[in-house]
Amino acid sequence: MDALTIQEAAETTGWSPRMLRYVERVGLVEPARSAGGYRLYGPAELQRLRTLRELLAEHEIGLSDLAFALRLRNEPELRGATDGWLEAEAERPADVPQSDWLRFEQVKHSKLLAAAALTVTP
Amino acid sequence: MDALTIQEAAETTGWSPRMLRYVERVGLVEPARSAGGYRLYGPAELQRLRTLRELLAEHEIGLSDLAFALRLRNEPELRGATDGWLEAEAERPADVPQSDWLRFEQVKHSKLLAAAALTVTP
DNA sequence: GCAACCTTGACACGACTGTGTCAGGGTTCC
DNA sequence: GGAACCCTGACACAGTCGTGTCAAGGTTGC
Repeated sequence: MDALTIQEAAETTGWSPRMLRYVERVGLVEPARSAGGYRLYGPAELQRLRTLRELLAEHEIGLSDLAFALRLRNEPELRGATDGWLEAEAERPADVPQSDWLRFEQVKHSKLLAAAALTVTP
Repeated sequence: MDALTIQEAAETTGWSPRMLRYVERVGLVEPARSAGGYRLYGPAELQRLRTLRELLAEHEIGLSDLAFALRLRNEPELRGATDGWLEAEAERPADVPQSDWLRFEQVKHSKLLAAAALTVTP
């Protein structure tokens, strides 16, 4: 077995077991489970946890920020809306509320994401 | 004068004056100032404030989430790092840690942003 | 020149983030 | 079959987010 239990994973990644459960809860690193329900961390998860630590430390961000970035990536509608709002900086008076190139970007992203199994449009 | 004071702006946008100051503080809508220091909200800011309300209400997000999206847009380095981390989902074992198409996306975004006056690379 | 507005700064407060610890109960594996 | 681990759920606690309110003082505009 090259899958570690939560405590072992904690030791080799620098997170606490408590935090590994929390990181899982916010949807950033979700390990497999044993038949009995134990978390099993494989090499991929361990790497992911290490780089996650670096990412949070180097830039001044939190887990919830990453969680939001993840939502942006999984919800094209949200992605388009926020991108659109941020894009529409001051210079756009009232004339062209939400026009072509904006929707263009939006559609582009939707297509990129569509290629990866979605769960939108109820 | 077609610029409103904070109270007037509050009335026509649905925010409270307190919140308008807060929204400014997190960097999302920054009105001009009068000689004496009063905030002056023009049509562009008013529109922006209204669409901001809709954006927050429709999707389940907060001002801090938008503030983070704004950081992503202003800091290409941060953008690349988070995108990279999120992109590298499980299926990538250890072989190709952070490879071409990823950096491709990253560079593409950097270029898009470079066209809009940056303050990076110290 | 003064009423009506604005400014910043502070205290307050519930909700959530990030983190620890502890309790009661199930799993692993030698 | 028992020691050593794991699970979930809860309480706790400092820090931040989103909001309100109030105080002391400056600006606007008739």
